[in-house]
Amino acid sequence: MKRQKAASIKDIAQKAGVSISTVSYALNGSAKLTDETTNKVLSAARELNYTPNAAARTLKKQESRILGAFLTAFDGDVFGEMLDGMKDVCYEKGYDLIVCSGKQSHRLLSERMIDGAIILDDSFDSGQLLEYAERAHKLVVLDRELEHPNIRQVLLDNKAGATLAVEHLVERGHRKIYIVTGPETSFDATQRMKGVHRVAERNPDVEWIEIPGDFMKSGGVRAAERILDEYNGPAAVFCLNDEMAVGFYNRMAKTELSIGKDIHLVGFDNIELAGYIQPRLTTIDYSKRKWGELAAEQLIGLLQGKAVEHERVYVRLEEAESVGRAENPRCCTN
Amino acid sequence: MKRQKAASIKDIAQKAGVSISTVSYALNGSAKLTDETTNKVLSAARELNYTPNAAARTLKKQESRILGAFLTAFDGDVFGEMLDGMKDVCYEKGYDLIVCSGKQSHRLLSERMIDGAIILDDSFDSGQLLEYAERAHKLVVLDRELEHPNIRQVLLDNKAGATLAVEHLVERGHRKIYIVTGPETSFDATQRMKGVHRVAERNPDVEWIEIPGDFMKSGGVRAAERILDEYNGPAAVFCLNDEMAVGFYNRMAKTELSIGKDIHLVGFDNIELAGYIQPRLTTIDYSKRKWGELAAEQLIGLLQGKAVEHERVYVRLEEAESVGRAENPRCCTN
DNA sequence: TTGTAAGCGTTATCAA
DNA sequence: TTGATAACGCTTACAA
Repeated sequence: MKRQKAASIKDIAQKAGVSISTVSYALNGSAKLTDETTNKVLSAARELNYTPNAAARTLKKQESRILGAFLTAFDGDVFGEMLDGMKDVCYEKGYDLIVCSGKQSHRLLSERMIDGAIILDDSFDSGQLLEYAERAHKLVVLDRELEHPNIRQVLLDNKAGATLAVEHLVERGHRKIYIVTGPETSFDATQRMKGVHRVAERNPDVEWIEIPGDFMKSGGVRAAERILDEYNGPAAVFCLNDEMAVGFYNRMAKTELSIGKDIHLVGFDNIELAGYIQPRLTTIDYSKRKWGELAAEQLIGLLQGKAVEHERVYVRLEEAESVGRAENPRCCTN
Repeated sequence: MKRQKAASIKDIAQKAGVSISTVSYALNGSAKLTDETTNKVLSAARELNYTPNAAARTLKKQESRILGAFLTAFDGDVFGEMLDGMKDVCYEKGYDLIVCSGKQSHRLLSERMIDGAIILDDSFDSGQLLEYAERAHKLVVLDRELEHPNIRQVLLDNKAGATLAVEHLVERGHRKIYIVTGPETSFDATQRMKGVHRVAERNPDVEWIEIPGDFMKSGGVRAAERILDEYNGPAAVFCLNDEMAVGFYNRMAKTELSIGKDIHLVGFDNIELAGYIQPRLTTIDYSKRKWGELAAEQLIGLLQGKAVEHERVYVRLEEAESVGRAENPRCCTN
C-alpha cells in the first residue's frame, strides 16, 4: 500500500507559486495579503486536500488547544453526564476535550500533548500532580484537596451530603445505623465519613457501626451478609455510594427481609439505577453535568489567567421508599 | 507567574557536556553508548526533571502511538465497558487511547494527532471517512459498513439479534407485535429492522405494527402511549433498544396493565438497568467489553499491516419475565 | 563511541 | 504585500 504523504504548506506554496510564509498567512486569514494571493493559496490548498498538522502546530505554538479529562475507569454511571458537561463548555470556548484512563495515559499530560487536565483519578499521586503544577501545567482536581497557583479544585460537598444522609436516618427514628465505608484512599469516602462522624458525635444514643466497603457492588453484598448474620431487629444502613447500595439490594432480594421496612437504606450519588430498583433508593443527589461544566470552566479560566476561586458542587437529599420510619421510635411522639 | 520552560534534550546535553544526539541515544537506551555516558545523561535528565515532548516526537516520527475512539456522546450505558475493553488491548500493545465526542473533535483525526481511530459516531459522514482512509488514515468502524483497505469493521450481529427477539415473541404465541424502531440514520436500527422483516415475512399470520422511535427513553414513552390508546387485548412489543424499553416501562408503570402479562416486551442491548426493572427485561445481550477489545485489536492489526478480516460480535437472547406466553395461543397445543 | 546536521510542518520575525 | 529564515524539540543518517 502506497503511503501517500499528506500535503504540507510547502506543497501548497509550490503549487500556488508563493512562499511558505505567504501560505501560512493566507491559511490563517491574515489581512495583509491581496485577495488574489489569498484565493490562489486557498484553492491550491483545497485541491491538495490540505489539513494542518497538529503536532507541528503544537510544537511551534507550545499549545494544543486540547484539554484532557483523566478518569479512574470509563465505566461507572457518574462519568457520562459529567463528560458531556465538560465537552459542551470546552467546545464553546474553542477547546477540544479528550478523555483518558489508566496510568499509561498520564504521559499525555506530562508530555504536554494537552494544555491542561481535569483529574478524577486515584492513580495520580498528589505529589506528582504538584510537580506537574510546578512545571506550569494547569490542573483542576475533582478528587482531592491540593493548593497551588496552577491548580483549582472543584469538589463535591461530600460532608454535607453524608450529613444529610445520616441525619435523615436519625430523624426517622433509627437508633442502629450501619455505615458501609469506601476505599481508604478515596477522598470522597474520607470526606463522607467526616460528615458521618459529625452527626455521630451529636447523637451518642445511636448505635453506630462501621463496615468496610470498596465502592463496588461486591462491597454492598458483603455488608448485607454481615448485617443479616447479626440481624435482631430494625436497622438502618448508609452505603457511602449507590453502587454498594445496589449490591446490598441484590443480596437482600434473596431474603425475607424487606428494604424500607426491616432494613432502611441510604446511598450517595443518585445513579440512574437508584430510581429503578424497588423500593427506590433514598440517596444524595447532585448534578453530574454541572460538576463537569464547572471543572471545564475552572480549567479554561486558569489557562486564561483569570483569578478563579475553588468551586464546590452542592448536594441534596433525594427521598424515596428505601427509608421508612423506625417501628418503635424512641424519639418522636407522632 | 513565571512560566518555567520545560527542560529539553538541549538542556540535558549542556548539563551533561555531550551532544544532543548522545542524549537522544541515551534516553532511548541505545546500546552503542558507554554505560558511563548513559548514566551521566540519565542523571542529568533526572535532575532537570526532563519529560519528552510528545508533539516534537510525533512530528519527527510521524506517529503518536495514540489511538482515538470517537463516540456520539459520553453518556449511555454501552460505552463504559466497551472503552475499558479497548483500553486494555491498547495498553497491552503499547498504545494510548483517547476518547472523543462531538464534531469539533474530528480534527484530532484529520490533523494526524492520532495514529488511528475507532468510529462509533453518527456525526462522521461515510464519504468523509473514505476520504480519510484514502489519505492513509487507519480506521475501524463500529456503526456502518465501509469497504476500503484502510478500514476494518467490527459490527454487532444486529440482524441475528432482532431475529432472536421477534422469533421469541412468535414462539411464545404472540400474534400482535409492535416494533418500536430507531432513528432512520442509525445503522444498528436499520439492520435490526432487517431481522424483523425476515421473521415477519415468514409469519404472515402475525399482525406487525411499526411505531417510529428514537433510541431514547422518550421514544419508548410515546410508543407506550400509542399502544395504550389502541389497547384491546394482549400485545407484544419489540423495542429496538433497551433505552426505549425502559421508557416504555416508565409509562406502563402508571397504568393498570402489567408487563409480562398484558403486554410483553423485548429490548436490545442488555444494559444494566434491564436486570433491575420489574419484571426484568427480556433483551438481546452481547459483550460490550469484547466489542471494544475486538475493535482495538483490529485497529492495531491494521496499523501493523496484518491481514485482518472484518469481525462480528455475536449476540444471544437473555430471557426474563417481561415476556410471557400469549393467553390464547393459537399455535401451540401444550 | 560520540558528534554534526538535516529534517519533520508549523509560526513568526525581519527584510525586501 | 511578500519572501527568507530561524526556531519549536526530537530522531537518525552519516561523519569523525
